[in-house]
Amino acid sequence: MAARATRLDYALLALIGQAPRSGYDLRKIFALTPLAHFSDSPGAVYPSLRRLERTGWVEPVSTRPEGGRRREAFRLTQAGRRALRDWLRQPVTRDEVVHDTDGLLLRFAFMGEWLETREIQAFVEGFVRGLRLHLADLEQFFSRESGRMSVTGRLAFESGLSGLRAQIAWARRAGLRLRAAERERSQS
Amino acid sequence: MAARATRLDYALLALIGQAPRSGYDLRKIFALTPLAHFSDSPGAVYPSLRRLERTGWVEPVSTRPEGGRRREAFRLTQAGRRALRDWLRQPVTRDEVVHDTDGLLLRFAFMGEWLETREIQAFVEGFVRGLRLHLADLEQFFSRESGRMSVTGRLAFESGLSGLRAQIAWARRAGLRLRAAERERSQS
DNA sequence: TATCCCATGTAACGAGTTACATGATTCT
DNA sequence: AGAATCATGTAACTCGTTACATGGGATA
Repeated sequence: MAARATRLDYALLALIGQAPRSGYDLRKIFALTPLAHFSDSPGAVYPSLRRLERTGWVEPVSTRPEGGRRREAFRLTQAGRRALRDWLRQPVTRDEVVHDTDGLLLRFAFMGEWLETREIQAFVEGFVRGLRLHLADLEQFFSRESGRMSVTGRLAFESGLSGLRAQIAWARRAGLRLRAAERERSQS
Repeated sequence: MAARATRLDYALLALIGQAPRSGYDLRKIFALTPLAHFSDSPGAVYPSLRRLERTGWVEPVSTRPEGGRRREAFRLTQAGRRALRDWLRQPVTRDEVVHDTDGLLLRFAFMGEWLETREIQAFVEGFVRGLRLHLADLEQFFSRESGRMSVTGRLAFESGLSGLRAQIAWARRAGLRLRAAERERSQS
């Protein structure tokens, strides 16, 4: 699996890493949380859980509360913790910055509980670097091609540009915030 | 098809609407344009073209240049033009704003050549309205739940918020720009 | 003539969607 | 007791991915 786990697989792995959860718990998170644009459909969640279990990254924690409802919760195994950490530690690639910022943000969201601040900062720096490169590419393309675009085409492209700039601004703020948090912690 | 055409189907339809294009043309657009995060894989493009042809939205324009390379270009049919316009005219739904802003931007990018400025402005207004509602929801969720999030979880959420705010700011600017363009046109 | 690139295709596979199925438990 | 809902699961289907196949025109 290690090489071919889905985004959903990793999302579930990370959520189970926060606390033991059942398929239903996970579905509720996706259904009630405005965050993550994952599907809460059972046809997606349960097969994904099965994959994780088959790979040995999660295992059922048999809480069979006397008289309670059926509930098949899972928790991380040793291998699961390692896989999760490995995933979170993956360096930021150019391709991800261009095609999968959501995936990067997903990883970032879960880093706090598993990585050291130093590693998280490195991630943010890599992210900023990638975003800047991508922005430069887009700006160059835009100045070269905008003349050939329709009004709305041009505007749509500008939407992408301003989104990217906002993302960069956010990432810089995030880096500062992490640094501040670290200083605070080391002084206490 | 009308009800179950893919995003890719519509993207190809819209691109063919700009000018007759072959599968290879379309693949090159996806491969060389930093825009649209569509795949240039033949396994995606050619089947999609086939679907469009079967539905009767596009038809081959047999340019068989004497001695030139093989090239199977397509152009829109009457039904294809209608389908494209219908798609572009779809009102902005809540669900799209939440789960598929990219799809909305895709539609917007192609509106210029097919809809009247008035319709485009209506779209933008609906978009802004949807974005504002969504932002309000997210902010409420955030103020309620941010205490329970990790540092990076909180930051990741804030990334979403600032992205949304940037999107709103862009949409407002776009609305103004369209209005200005219209005024200019009516005076000339 | 040999090789490279243009251009279209196909076959196997996997993941996610939709819709349905199945029990058990809580609520009225 | 009957209805609603909790909770897990499965089957059919479609799209997109990856990798391979083909065949002709350009280029050396």
